[in-house]
Amino acid sequence: MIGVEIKLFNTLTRRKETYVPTVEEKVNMYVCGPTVYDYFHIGNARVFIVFDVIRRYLQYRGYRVKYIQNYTDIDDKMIKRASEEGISVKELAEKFIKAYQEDASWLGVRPADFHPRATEHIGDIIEIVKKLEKKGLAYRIGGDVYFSIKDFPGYGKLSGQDPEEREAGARVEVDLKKKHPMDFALWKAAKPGEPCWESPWGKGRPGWHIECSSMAMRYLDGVVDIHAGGQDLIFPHHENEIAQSEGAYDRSFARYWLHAGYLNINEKKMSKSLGNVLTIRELKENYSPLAIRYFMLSAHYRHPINFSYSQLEQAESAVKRLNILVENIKDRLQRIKGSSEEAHPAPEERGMSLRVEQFRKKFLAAMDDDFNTADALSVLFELARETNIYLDHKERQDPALLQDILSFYQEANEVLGFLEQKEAPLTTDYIEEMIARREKARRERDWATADSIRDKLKEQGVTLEDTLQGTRWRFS
RNA sequence: GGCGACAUAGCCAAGUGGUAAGGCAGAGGACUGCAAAUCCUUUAUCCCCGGUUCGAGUCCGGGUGUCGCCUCCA
Repeated sequence: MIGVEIKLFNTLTRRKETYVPTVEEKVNMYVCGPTVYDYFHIGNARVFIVFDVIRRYLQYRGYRVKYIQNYTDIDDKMIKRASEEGISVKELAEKFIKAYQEDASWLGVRPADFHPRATEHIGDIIEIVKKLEKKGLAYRIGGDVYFSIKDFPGYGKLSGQDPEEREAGARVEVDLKKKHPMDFALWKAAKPGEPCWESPWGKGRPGWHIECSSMAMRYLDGVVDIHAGGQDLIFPHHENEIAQSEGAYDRSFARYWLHAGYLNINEKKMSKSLGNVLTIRELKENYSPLAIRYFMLSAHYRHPINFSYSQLEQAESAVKRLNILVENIKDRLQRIKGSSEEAHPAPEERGMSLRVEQFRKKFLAAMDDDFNTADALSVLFELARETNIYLDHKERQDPALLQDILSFYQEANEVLGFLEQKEAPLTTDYIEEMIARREKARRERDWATADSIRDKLKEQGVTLEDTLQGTRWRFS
């Protein structure tokens, strides 16, 4: 046992529960990935970022996480888009899988352990459908196979949808051939020209929900500890996954269901019809991935958040504050190293070391409690203030303490990902040389020269700041 | 019609019984040759009405408002 107690909100029970592993220290996690028919939008990005962070946190807490995220590379949308573009479904998939990888990586979303594709698991899918048919949970209409929800007693348990109640809402045109309006396709007969596979029901392709059932079970050895996705997948997608999987195998499909809230624009959900869909590609030009991550993590993952450019700009400033702090700590440590201060370090700051320990605990407590990233971030800012005071208002600092603070930020970054990896535009020697020249000018009160050196470096991507311990610099 | 979420300062937002974290923006001040960075000060009848309690943003009841799902959707 690793002695960690993480609470998470389970959509299935509608309660916060303590995470209890099935196998010691392991988490099998499946997150519904993109249908690769287009660039992904910022709503998708929220889901990817949020569960990336949850995954990283579980790892940080000592769990061995197996993380699966699929690509849905065959469905109605894929077929439609491919024909619009005049390319094959396969070409379409390749194009947008590549785009996904680029955009996700830009956002700092780490690759899953496996990214299985629906089209590579047709055999598994057919097996499940056969099983369901054998057990009387599925029926054929022509070359289509449907799942019969009335024959599966638990239907609706995830979403709280009562199949009997649903007539009242009747917004769909009912396919009269189906036994129940909520019955859904497991297998669809191919129309001419569509991609298809041989099956016991003739040529066809999988329905929408079945690929996740089959890939989750295959890659996670039948034990899905955490199954996650966006809120709108609760119904029907995840409800149907449960029905298919539990119907076929008579055992619980997934233990904890996690759902990320919506990302809205102007208080409305993004949708094609409102024309307010914004892709990550469109943001790449003007915003940093760090700001986007920060924005996504600044509210609780289950709450709806409202996107705006001004929010993103606020996030940009906030993230910058933390980055500057970390750079400054590093700079100070660098200065102490090899100097006389190293041999005779500043006195230990006992009180402050204790504070760092408390901040660390607070950070963990926030994250343990259903991944409260907003609260966790606030801890980083509280410590930032104290550290700035320590750095700016004392002449000497205890390197051990600075290192402790730095480590804490690096650990937090390992989970949340808010620190920038900067490419050095200039060599250290050159910068130090310029700083020395500026110092000389300053001593001679030649402000014009001093300022022109500083301006020049600024142009070249280096920011200079004068402190008690001399001039520090950082890549800006 | 059924199910659900949310309502906290100018903006964003955390906080599930003990008189309100944090970020951004604004104002004033400190530091600085200037700047940058930073620090300090400053801004909340926690949507409304009842109730429970010694005590409620936090629990209960009733309103009002906003949004979402029930159809493809992250």
